[in-house]
Amino acid sequence: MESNTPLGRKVTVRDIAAACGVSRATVSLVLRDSPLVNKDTRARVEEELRRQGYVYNRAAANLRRRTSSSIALVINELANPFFAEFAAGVDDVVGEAGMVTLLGSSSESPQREQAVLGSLIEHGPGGIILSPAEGSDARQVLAAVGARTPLLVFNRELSGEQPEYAHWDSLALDNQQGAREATAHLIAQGHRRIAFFGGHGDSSSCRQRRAGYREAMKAVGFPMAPHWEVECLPTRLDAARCAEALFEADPAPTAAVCYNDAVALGLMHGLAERGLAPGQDFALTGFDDIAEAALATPSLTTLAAAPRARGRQAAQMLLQRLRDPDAEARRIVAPVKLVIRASSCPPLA
Amino acid sequence: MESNTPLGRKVTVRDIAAACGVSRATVSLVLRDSPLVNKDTRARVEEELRRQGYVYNRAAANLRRRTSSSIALVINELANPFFAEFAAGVDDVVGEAGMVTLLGSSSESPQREQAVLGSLIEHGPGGIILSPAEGSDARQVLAAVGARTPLLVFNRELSGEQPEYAHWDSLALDNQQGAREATAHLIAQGHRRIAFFGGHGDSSSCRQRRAGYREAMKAVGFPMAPHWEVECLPTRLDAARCAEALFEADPAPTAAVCYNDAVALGLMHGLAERGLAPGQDFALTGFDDIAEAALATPSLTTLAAAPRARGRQAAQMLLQRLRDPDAEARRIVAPVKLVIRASSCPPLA
DNA sequence: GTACGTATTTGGAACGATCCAAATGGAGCC
DNA sequence: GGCTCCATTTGGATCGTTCCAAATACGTAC
Repeated sequence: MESNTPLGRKVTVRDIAAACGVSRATVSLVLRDSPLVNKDTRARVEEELRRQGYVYNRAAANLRRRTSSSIALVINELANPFFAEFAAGVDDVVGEAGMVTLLGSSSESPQREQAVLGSLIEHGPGGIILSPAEGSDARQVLAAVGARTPLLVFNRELSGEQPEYAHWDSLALDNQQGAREATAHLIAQGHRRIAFFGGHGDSSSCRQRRAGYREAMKAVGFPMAPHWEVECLPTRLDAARCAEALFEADPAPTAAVCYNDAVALGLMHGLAERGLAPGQDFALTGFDDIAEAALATPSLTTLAAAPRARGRQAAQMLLQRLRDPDAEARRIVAPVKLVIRASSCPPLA
Repeated sequence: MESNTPLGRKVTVRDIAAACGVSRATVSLVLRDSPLVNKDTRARVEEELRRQGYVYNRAAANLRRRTSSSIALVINELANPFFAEFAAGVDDVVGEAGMVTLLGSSSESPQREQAVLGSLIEHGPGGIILSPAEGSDARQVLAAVGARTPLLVFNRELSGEQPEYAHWDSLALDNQQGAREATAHLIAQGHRRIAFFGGHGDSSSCRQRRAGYREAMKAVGFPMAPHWEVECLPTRLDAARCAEALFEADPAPTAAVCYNDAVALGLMHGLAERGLAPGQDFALTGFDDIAEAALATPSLTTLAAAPRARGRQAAQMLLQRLRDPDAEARRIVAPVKLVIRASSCPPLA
């Protein structure tokens, strides 16, 4: 604890070895808990390590051993609570494995993403977890990451041509299954005229969710009206503004599967302004299970993706890959869980 | 781009040098954009670097140069949007400076914090930004960080005895001024009976905010009733549960300064359950300006701390310290800004 | 006393980049 | 030719750790 060198040079194995009258190799063995070293020697060295306030230089060790003790994590938008939770989950597992997380944020810009990947890769991470920016191109990402570093892609697909030789692991959410379940749930509640509300048509998650909705409707043979599929920005404000579109033509829907929770909450607002009581006169579901969903009035039926658990899972997948670099690439689609609350009421009698 | 060594050894300066018929030193000069090297040589080397898909090994360079290219960031709770924003701000600036962020999360546990600091320090960061876990002890943190690595403490104070020899920079929020302003605003609206609601009494931020509240009340000579200071967990749920406590005795308050936004939103819920309309029958303010504050009904008057800007500022302070290690320690208290919205209505006539 | 086995320790050469002092090769001048 | 001057290049040592093959010490059995 007491620092004999308050501002002197950094303490190295050499200093410890000299002070104990042993060789550097012996100190190194002590540091790595080798059973080879004598009990007394070990005690003497350990005491000296403490006394001089030695800190291990992992970078030097990694250089020599050609190993890595870090994982790079590149997030499209860290400020988004969903991804913050995800990052926390990743860091949990990475930390448990005795490694550290190198963080990078791309702010949804493929250019920034390239720069960040380039910078992180120079630090020699053992692997990379990437939640791609929208529009991030597969070839470019692979060029930046290189063939040497395992890659795990989370949440979105990389766009553009997929080079066949390159294989990476991926972890995605089962958007389609989720939307299908939500739709089926509304159908089970007795609804027949169900809308799909909100989201941006081009994004892969929106396409997948809409596909799930259509699938569920087709499965029971219910017709769908064109004006039941409403696009809007994935924000509360725009969702509230677009609520009207549902009622522009007959027949009006009695329920809606919403793109996500933000949109659902916005729609609630829009409904209230039209004099409809959400959860009573009109049923709806969300997606994500954000903190607010449980607290809204009425509380929101939604699909929980458990971002922290996904983060842990992503990290585990990558660590697994480090252990077994030649295993087949894995593409895991994590199920999402329907959380039934008050907003998905039966239709009015 | 084309990788001649799809799974061969890592490409090093040595390989490039050999392929170009120059020495390692020359390649190294090219890598660092030295003006010493001949134009043609440079072109030849750069071409070869590209051809072989060379990636710079920054760890090796740092070892030799005794420099660092990373900043460690240890957050008490990364999943909290406030700190996620902060982290994003830090990473922005660190990235702009060509460095990378080493991430660690302590989950509000001083033990975890110790472990995380110990692990990160081994990677030789140039400096550390720490948002301490509640109850984190100054001596222990300093022991883990060592005297060699500059430390910047954000948001909270380290508890326990403060060793005089150790100096670190700090960046805090002006909790007291914020709460004082919020209280003064409610007073200006015409309220006389104002409560301070929520938060945990022991935490430094809660103490500071309460002090600001009391100060503002004393400044105008308004009396304060004991049951107007209600403690609760800083969560929505517990806040909703504790709302009653405000009305257990006479006289009941007509407004409340809340510990933070989560608590304020919870209190709104609790009020609604008692049949009181927040923003009409009862005024309240929050602290933090989380995304939801603007969207709640009624929209929430609160104190904006601009966490992303604080993150940028913290990183800048630390980078400044790296440039000038011997400068006086700086303790900056960042002002917070009162954002007036609908929840801080005047009292009923 | 020699040989052998076990337990422990060790010097030197890596890892991949950079620093440094010194070498190289012209061009220009006397 | 010999000289200096300049631009450019270079081998070897070094950063802090680990690997490796070999050395040392000490019983114990023959």
